[in-house]
Amino acid sequence: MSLPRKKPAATAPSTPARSERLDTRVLETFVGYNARRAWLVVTEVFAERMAVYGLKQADFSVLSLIAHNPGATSRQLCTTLDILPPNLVSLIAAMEGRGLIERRPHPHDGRAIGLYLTAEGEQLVRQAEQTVTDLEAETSARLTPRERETLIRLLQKVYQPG
Amino acid sequence: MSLPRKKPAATAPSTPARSERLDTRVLETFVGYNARRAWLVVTEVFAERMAVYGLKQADFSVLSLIAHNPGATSRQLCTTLDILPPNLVSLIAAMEGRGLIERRPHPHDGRAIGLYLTAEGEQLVRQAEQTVTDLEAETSARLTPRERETLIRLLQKVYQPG
DNA sequence: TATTGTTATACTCTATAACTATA
DNA sequence: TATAGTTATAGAGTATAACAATA
Repeated sequence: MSLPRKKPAATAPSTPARSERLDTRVLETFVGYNARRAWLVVTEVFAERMAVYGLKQADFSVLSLIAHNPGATSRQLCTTLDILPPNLVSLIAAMEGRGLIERRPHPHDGRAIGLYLTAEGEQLVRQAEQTVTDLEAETSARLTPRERETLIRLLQKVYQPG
Repeated sequence: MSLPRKKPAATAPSTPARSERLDTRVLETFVGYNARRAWLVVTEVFAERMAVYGLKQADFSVLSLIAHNPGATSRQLCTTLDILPPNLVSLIAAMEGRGLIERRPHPHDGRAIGLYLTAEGEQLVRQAEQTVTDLEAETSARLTPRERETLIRLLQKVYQPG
């Protein structure tokens, strides 16, 4: 049960701001501001939970994409995730060094290298995806399942073409 | 008019990924992934349009907050925007150097410094806020006004406490 | 000539430790 | 002792230019 909270006045204060919290009503009218704030909250929990796997956001996205797209190339990962090629090199090398992915020459293109998960990589991705699913449920606990679906659909409308 | 697009199969491909676009359906079930993708799109347009004012995202947020909270302190800005104090120093110095803000000693706390917009700062913020309002309308053009309101409300439910 | 992957490097953003002056 | 602001610095993330191998 929550007490009825008085709505703030519709005009900005003309006296020096003395309270702790500032008036953010204008910023809150922008999708960009709100998307970033929401992302910051989710990303913080994400970083905490994924630390046990030794995975950062980019690591998880890359491994998950390879899991569901075996044989994907670095170029495809870069295009899909908006990562610049030079910045993916060390990430891939680290994942390979940990024995999570394998690099096999592409059957039809001698320049390209197909990426595949190892058995260990498969297992780690499965655990990590479950962990992300769990933390997503927590961070969107204040949303109904229907609201969460709507939120995702509307976000996709913003960034997806056509 | 758009042609009916066939929905992709519900199973992941077991053959090497040969197509350009990868299967992102799993990542797209996460709020975090979608929020970041949407933010990336909005932020790119933001950077382009605000370049004419010489303002980056943090600059705009700070100036807008000061505009609507005259006398706000650095500490309040840091708390509100999740900026670390050391990272705000040069930003404030730059805005002051451009003659956009003034720093006046706080009336009741000798440690604190109240921040105020100059006349020039006021005018710039007014223009910048209008520009952001315009680009927000463009970047969320595929959303109805009602959908845009819903999107913002749901995002706030994710990051706002209580 | 264009593309894949790579190296080297620079720039921006964010984070930590320690200091000063006021409270 | 705690807080506001500052300095210096380190780390992470992101960017550009240029190269070798292949198409």
